[in-house]
Amino acid sequence: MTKGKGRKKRKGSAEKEGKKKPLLLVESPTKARTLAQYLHGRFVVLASKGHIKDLPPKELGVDLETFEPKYELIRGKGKTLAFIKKVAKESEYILIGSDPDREGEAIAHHLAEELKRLKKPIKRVLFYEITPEAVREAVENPTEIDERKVEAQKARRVLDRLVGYLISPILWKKVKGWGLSAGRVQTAALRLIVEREREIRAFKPQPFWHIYAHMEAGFVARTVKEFKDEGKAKETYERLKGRSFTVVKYVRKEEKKSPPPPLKTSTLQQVANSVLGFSAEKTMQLAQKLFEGVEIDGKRVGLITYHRTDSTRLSRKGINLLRKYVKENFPEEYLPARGRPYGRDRGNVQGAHEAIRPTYPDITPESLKGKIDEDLVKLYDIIWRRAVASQMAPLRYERREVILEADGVKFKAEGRKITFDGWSRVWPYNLKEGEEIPDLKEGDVLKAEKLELVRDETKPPPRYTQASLVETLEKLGIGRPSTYATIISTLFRRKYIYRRGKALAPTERGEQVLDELLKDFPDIFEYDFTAKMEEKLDRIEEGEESYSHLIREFYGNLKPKLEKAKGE
DNA sequence: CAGTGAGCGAGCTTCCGCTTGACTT
Repeated sequence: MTKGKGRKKRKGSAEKEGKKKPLLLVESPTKARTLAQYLHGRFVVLASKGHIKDLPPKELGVDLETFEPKYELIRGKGKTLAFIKKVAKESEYILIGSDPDREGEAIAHHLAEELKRLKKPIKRVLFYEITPEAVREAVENPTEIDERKVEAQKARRVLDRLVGYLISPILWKKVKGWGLSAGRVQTAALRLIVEREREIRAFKPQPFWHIYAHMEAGFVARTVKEFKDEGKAKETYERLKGRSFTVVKYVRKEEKKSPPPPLKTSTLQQVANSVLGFSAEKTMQLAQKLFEGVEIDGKRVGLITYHRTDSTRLSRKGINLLRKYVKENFPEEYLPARGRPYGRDRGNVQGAHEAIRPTYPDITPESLKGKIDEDLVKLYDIIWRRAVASQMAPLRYERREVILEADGVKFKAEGRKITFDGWSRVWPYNLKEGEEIPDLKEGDVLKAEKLELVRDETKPPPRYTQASLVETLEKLGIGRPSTYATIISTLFRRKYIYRRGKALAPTERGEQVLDELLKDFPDIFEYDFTAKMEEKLDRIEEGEESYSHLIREFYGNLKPKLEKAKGE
């Protein structure tokens, strides 16, 4: 499907004029289409469709003496590359605009490697934002490929390969079962699930008691302190029957709450999982379709920005479109004085991708109903709502808190009353209002209609859901937006975990595998291993550390552990 | 002599991260 319609004709005419168009390479075909449009045909824009080279799948592919990796053309990428080469031959020069991050730099390097024999000038361009101005500017200011970033990617790749391909075979010997696997990411994820399950198993619920006072004034207050002892609780309960309650503290306060930021990959998967019940995998499949575009009234429209992103940043263009929508569709007070860019607080922008938002907020979820698949509408709906809400006025509420005292025992009630719905008009999820508390003042004396003694008990931590697992992995810096969904699928495929209602629990096999791995390789599957690795990769990018030193050190530590494990 | 079946040995699994599309459910 990469055969460009009409390209032959255009190429022919370019040759006749004696002018050759330069070639611009990017990762995604959809991005290529957009860029071609922004550049008004000055460039031929083609997509590599991700990495083109990788380690061979059927062997280690790393020389354990020199640690040089064997990067090979990925099977199935031949056609894509052949087409790129063919067009490159006809080009004046080549610009490589893969994503401005570590993996993108490696893609650029690999493309350059494959194209260098054509003897065309090859330059690197960095798109930090996909807008006509930013793109034109970037194209006018090409740079060189950053070989330090390429080295850092190589270190990441080789380290993952060594962990995966040297440790997995040990499981094949020690644990019965076919196709068992270990990895820096999957094993850390498995560890979270197993350790949580063991916490739950070891948990002993502790009972405690509260007294609830149902007030005649129409609200319910609860003892501030909990009773650990049933006798004491009952005694207090009996003693307080019929007593009057004095208001000792009464607080009324106007508070504001800003909207939640627009979605990124991790939060999209979380919200889709908890609100819509979609798996991470399903969510990404649907998002891919929304990104590539759907047929609406005979026209193909890309409905959302890129869906694999770790940023909640909104571009100027995005903010303007969203604000325009709010302005035209809501009363004046719903539009804040200025736009909120989000995600810019982290200093220099490290990736190009912005938050996931509708490309055209005017296309409402409502207007899509019946025209595209129902699940697509549902997913678009949450993306659209979160983005629109992110540019709306704060929610305002009045918080009321009352503390009562009866015979030396304190009771408390708390309530929020929304006075202006603001952004929650569009994003109405997870709003708690609580008790409705009447107007009171300190010193007021109230009566209780009835007292209630309620037994409760401490609860074990909850099992991870797909949503909370992704949230935790992201917090720990383990895995990337493009892999969150696959991590979970892998654990299922290996039968390390199973679905227990909406939650995830380890199988016996999963626990056994984890125990073996932690016994032999405790440090590699620590939760902060990835964070430490990232620091070292950063040092490579800064030129303060070398690829071979890092890998040599890592393997030097791994090798004796492998031998010990094999010997058992 | 042809057909059957027990017994043996060899070969097989795997990582993470970037992307789509070809494939099956």
